[in-house]
Amino acid sequence: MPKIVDHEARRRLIADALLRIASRDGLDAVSLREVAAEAGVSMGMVQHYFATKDQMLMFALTQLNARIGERVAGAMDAPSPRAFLRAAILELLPLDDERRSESRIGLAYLARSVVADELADLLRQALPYVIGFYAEQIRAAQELGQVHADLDPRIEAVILYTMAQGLVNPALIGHLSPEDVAATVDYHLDRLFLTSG
Amino acid sequence: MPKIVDHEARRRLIADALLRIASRDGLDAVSLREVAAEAGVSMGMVQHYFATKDQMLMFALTQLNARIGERVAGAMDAPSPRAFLRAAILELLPLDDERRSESRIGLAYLARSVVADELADLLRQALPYVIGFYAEQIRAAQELGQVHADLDPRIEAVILYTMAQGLVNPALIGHLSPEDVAATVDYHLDRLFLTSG
DNA sequence: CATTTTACGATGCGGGTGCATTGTAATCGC
DNA sequence: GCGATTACAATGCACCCGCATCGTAAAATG
Repeated sequence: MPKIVDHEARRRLIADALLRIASRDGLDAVSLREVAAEAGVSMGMVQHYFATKDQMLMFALTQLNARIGERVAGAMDAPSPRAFLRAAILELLPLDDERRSESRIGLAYLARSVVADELADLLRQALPYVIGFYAEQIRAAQELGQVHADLDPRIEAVILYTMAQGLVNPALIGHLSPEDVAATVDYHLDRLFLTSG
Repeated sequence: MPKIVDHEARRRLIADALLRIASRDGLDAVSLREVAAEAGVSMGMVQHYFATKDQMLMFALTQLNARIGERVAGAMDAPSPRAFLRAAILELLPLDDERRSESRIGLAYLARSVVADELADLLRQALPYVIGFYAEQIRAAQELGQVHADLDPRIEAVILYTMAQGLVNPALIGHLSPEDVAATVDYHLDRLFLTSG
C-alpha cells in the first residue's frame, strides 16, 4: 500500500468545502469543480474520494448532522427537562452566524429531500429519533410534576419540533430577529411547562 | 397590432407547466426547454412571454400564491375564528394530492428564498400579512371569550404559522399521515381555544 | 396594397455539468 | 530492485443550460 493518507480526514476536508458553498450560494452552486476549488484541491482528488456527486452530498449531510448532534449532546447535562429542551431546540435555530449557516444548508437539504429518495429515507429515519427524544423529556417532566399530566407527550413533541422547523425560514429571511425567535420558543415552553426551571 | 392573443392566458399556461415540473421533479428540473415541452409549445414562445427564467419563476410563484389565496378566502365565511383558522391552516398542508403538490413546490421556493433575494423580499412582505391575519382571528376569539385573554395573539399566531410550516416536510416524506397532521393541528387548537366551536 | 408591429419557430453560441479516461508519482510487500 | 497498488492530476466527452439572434407569418393601420 502506497502513500499513507488519512482517508476520512480528506473526506471531511472536501465535505466542509461543500458545506461552505451550500451555505454561501445554495446547493445548486455545488459542483465538483466548485467544491474542488473551495477545498483547494484538484477535481481528480474529489472524484477519488467520492464516486458520485450524490454520495458526496450525502456524506456532507451526515457530517453536518454529526456536528449538530454533538452540540445537542453537549446540552444533555441540563438541570431540567425544560432547560434541555430549550437548549436542544435553540441549537437548531439560526441565532448566530454558525447556526445561521447550518440552517441555510439544512433548509436546502430539506427541500431536496422532496425529490431525492435516499435523502427522504435519511430524514424519515432521523425524525422518530429526534421527536422521540423530545417526547421522552416531556414525559420525564410530567413525572416530575413540571408538565400537566393530561398533555400528550408525543403530540407536544411533534408541535415543538415543527414549530422549531417553521421558525427557521422567517428567521433566515429576517422577518424574526434572533430575540424574537428565542422569545417565541420561551413563550411556547411557558405554556407547556408549569415551572420556569 | 397583429395576431390577437390573450397575453395573460399564455403566461398562465406556461406558469402552470412550470409548476407541474417543479412539483414532479423539483425546481432544479425547471429549464426553458423542459417548460416549453411540458406546455407543448416552442422554446421561442416561452422566451417571448418571459424575458428571463427568474421572471418566469417569480410569476409562477405569484400564480401559485393566488391559487392558494383564493381557497383561503373561500374559507373566510367560517362560523367562528377557530373554524376559520383551522380551515386556513389545513389549506396550506399536504392533506390531498392537490395540496401535496403545492406543498412540494412551496418548499422548493422556500429553500430558494435563502439565496434568491427577490424571492426573500416577496416572502418577507407576505409573512406579516399572513401572521397578522391569524393574530386578528385570535384577538377576535379573545373578545368572544373563546381564547384566554392573557395569551399573546401575535406570538400565538407566529407559533400557529411556524407549526404549520414545520408540518409540511414530515407530512411530505411520509413520517406523518394526513390524519396525523390534522390531529396535530386540532390538538394545538384545543390547547389554544376554550371551546371546540 | 404597403408598412409596421406582434408572435412566434429555429438555430446557434459560450459556458458549465458529471463522469470516464489516462498518465504518473509515490510507497508498500516481496 | 520490482511489480502491485494507491493517490492523485489532467484532460476529454457528451450533454444541458440560459439567452441572443434571425427569419417569418399574420394581422392591424395607413
